[in-house]
Amino acid sequence: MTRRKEVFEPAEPGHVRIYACGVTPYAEAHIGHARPALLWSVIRKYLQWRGFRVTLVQNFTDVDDKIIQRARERGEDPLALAARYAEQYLDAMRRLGVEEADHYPRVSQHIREIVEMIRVLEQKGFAYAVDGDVFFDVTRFPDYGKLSGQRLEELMAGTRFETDERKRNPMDFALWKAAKPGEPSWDSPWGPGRPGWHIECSAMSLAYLGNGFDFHGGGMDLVFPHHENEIAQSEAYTGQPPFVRFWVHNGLVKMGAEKMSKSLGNVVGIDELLERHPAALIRFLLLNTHYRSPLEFSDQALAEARRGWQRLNGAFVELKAFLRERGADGAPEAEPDRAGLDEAGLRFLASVNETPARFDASMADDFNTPVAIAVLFDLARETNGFRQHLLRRARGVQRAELAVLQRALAVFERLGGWLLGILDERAAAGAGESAQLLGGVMELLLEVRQEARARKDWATADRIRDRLRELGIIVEDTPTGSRWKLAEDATAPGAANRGSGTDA
RNA sequence: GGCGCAGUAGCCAAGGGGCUAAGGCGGGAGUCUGCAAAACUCCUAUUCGGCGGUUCGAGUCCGCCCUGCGCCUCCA
Repeated sequence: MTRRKEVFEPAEPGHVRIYACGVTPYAEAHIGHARPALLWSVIRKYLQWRGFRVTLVQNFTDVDDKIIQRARERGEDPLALAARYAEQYLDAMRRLGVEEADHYPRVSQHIREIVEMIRVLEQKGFAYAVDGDVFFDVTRFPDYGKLSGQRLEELMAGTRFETDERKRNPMDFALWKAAKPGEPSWDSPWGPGRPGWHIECSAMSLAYLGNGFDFHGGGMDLVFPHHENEIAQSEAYTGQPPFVRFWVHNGLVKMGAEKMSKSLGNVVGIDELLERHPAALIRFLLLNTHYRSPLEFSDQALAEARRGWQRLNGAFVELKAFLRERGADGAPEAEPDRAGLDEAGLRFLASVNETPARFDASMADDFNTPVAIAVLFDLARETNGFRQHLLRRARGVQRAELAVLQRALAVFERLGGWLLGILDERAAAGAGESAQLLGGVMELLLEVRQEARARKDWATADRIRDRLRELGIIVEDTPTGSRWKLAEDATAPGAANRGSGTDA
């Protein structure tokens, strides 16, 4: 509430309570929705990694003007339509690798709590009923405007739209709307009707998390009036501010210079994106910009992100393959034997060891995921360098050195894989029957090519590589054999597989 | 009109009073290699939209201005 960064300690020791504004499910989910969902799932994992218990609640506003309108256009039941799109959203999130929240409360399931809250607000004199509608009287709440930095007088003066003349003040907002014919409605002390826009988040967050919970999230576009109104009605209701300790507002995803939004019709669906790109890449793109900054989405941005991501993910995939080839891709040994390490090994060990602390420091500073990713880039560079060092050295790889590499792999898996979800070995491997078949065929082809190379039959070896390149498959030779991957422009899910090759 | 957010290298993007302004992409020069690619090494911002001010010291704080965006009506 200070509009600044502060040192965080949860209100309830060891337990962090979070409410993230979810979606109004009336159309296909787009990446603008993915950003906050991803952000909160990552924050939750980070806090869990730090040892906190986390309760994450994300609502579905399934009673709403747009849903009703859409349902009417299609001759469908509004709640059924909302339920369908909510499922679509959850499925898209799942495929993006976003873990489910602890609760997904829906407005339609919490009418009782909402009505009760409005009743108390009316009783306390913060709300008034007119012809079956109930409004919140903003003049009764002196702090109104504290979140968005606006003053009531200015808001009143700046009113440029027609207001309902039954309101006492232009800025008063609806808590309850009287039923209109054909709309879903519920009984209430003011007659049949449905909740206004802001009240559901107050009622449901208080029901699931209690007053004074730690974080409340949502897009920048919700600061005013949605969150401002939530504060007003919630603090008026409980009489014990603060309703929320920290507000976390994510920047919007833009298309070119404009906001991506359903009403502008310039959205990029998550489903559509996931058909063409690995989830890990999309996550990388989204997390490589700090959550508060706006993010311009475009094919060029995606292509550039892909180039960086491939080096990072490649370091991880290659490290894993390196260890697997030596039968050492299992759990790391307790402590690498320092006596078995040369200078480069000791330096690499030090880097590996300091990575978690550096990562932690980045995330602890306002969830700075771009800096956290930069820490992983550092580790990637050093891992590649150390592997190269080992291969160029005449001597074989020592046990202590494998132990350090194992430790590096564990760091990658924990922070880049589990926590951020931007590293994925399979991302790459492709999925499904055709990918498997392709893998088999490629193995055979690389075997034949390897035989040609052994004979120094460069013409044949190059022909195989060049023709595959034309087909969108890149072949790379390494000291330990050849590997292949799909080119960026290939349509199938990317691949990065190891061919058999001859092993060193 | 009011309020809010942002403007950092060719591009993306951290940093929010004081070590040489992170990291990525792109570019340049090397190393390795049958070649190619990948990877690695080095280089690529005396300067942070503009002008003033505060301070021993300012991308960083304050004021004004310019530009872009968001909100004030449904939006993550």
